[in-house]
Amino acid sequence: MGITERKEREKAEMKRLIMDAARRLFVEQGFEKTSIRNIADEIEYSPGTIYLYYKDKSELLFDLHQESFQKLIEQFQRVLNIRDPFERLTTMGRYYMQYGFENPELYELMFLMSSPIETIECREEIWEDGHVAFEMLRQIVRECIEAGYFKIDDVEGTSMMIWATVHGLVTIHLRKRTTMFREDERIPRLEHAYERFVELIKGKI
Amino acid sequence: MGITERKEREKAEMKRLIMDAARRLFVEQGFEKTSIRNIADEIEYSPGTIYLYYKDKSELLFDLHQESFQKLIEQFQRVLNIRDPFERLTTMGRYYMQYGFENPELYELMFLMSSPIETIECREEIWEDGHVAFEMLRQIVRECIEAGYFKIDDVEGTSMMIWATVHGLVTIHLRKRTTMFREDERIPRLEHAYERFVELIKGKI
DNA sequence: AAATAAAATGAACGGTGTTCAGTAAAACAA
DNA sequence: TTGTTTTACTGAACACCGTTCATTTTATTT
Repeated sequence: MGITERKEREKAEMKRLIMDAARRLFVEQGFEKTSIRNIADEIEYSPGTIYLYYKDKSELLFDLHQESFQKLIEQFQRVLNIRDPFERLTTMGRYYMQYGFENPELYELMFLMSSPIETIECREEIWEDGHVAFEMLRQIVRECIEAGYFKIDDVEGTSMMIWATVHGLVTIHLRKRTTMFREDERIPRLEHAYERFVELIKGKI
Repeated sequence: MGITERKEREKAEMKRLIMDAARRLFVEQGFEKTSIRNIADEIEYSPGTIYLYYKDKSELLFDLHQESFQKLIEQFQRVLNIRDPFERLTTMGRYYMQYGFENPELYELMFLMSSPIETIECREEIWEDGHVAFEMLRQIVRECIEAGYFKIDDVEGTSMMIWATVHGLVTIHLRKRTTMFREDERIPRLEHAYERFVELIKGKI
């Protein structure tokens, strides 16, 4: 049945076409300002067509959501060859922040948007990649404890706290709550705060 | 000129009427789902009337923004009678998180929404209250350093890091990125992570 | 009481996400 | 090849949104 195969392939290609256009527009001009009609224009199809491939706008966002987590996980994997677990942990944090600063719209989608979540509450599998990423953090924290870097055996609480800190720093920047600093000093200040955090947990947790 | 006075009073009352309705609806059903028409219905006026008192939806949000910061600052003031600066600092953090958990929509407006910011970039005074709140944090950190709790003299970096952590914890919850935990365990887990953070900075910074 | 000024209206504009009857193209059956 | 069925696509229409503005209602002044 070569025909059904081709059909499937074409369907996948169309989804990709839509997703690529959506990503381009989202990254360029943000989620709020990108409409289904914009995406339809971009790929030279009618708005209705998009609904033949995606149930609604949320589902479209979710494909991007997943893709974005894959990208973050890729970044995290760059860290796996670092021997020392503490060094590995802190570098991971730096990559996390870098990812957020460099891909604001994707970070928004992954950690800041509420709309995709609401529609999807039933589909728990959506968080699989998110959980994978968090498990990577937990694993490293575990190793730090085993290696004696952290004195208290609390993987869960420590991981959560570390995530909250880097996430907080990224979010403060993405939502432009840094007006107390000069524009060109904002990211450096946040990076500095992170280094303060690293010093803090260094051998003292 | 009793009449102009009354007019002014009436204008202020009308603004208050609109704001109260807006707050009620926002807190009840969120910002996204509250439209100008909803607010107009609630106060039994036509949609156009609202635009006689508020330039646009952003300006309405900003009045609420300011009010919400006042409320947070009030919470912070409850802490001022605590003698020990470290105890004062950590209690402030607890109040901050509590405020976020109990007033999700207001917290959203203060720290998470992007729409009000964009429209207002010119009006720097909007951040005055935000800066006041942050300055309260800085002041306490300063006192902690003076009292010898923190060894490194870096008010800015330390304050930023502390804010980022509590803000991160609140945000993770508000944006429902805690699906790895059972529903009734989510807030306790975040509070636990905060206590881990407190232990971390206790005499070790 | 008439003229003027202020306040409130609600239809209209251009936008949004989404649906669906209708059309065009492709696949299948004869 | 022709006719029929299945599939793909269209674009007008629906109900909403924030916002504007000519018009009407209400209040104040002359």
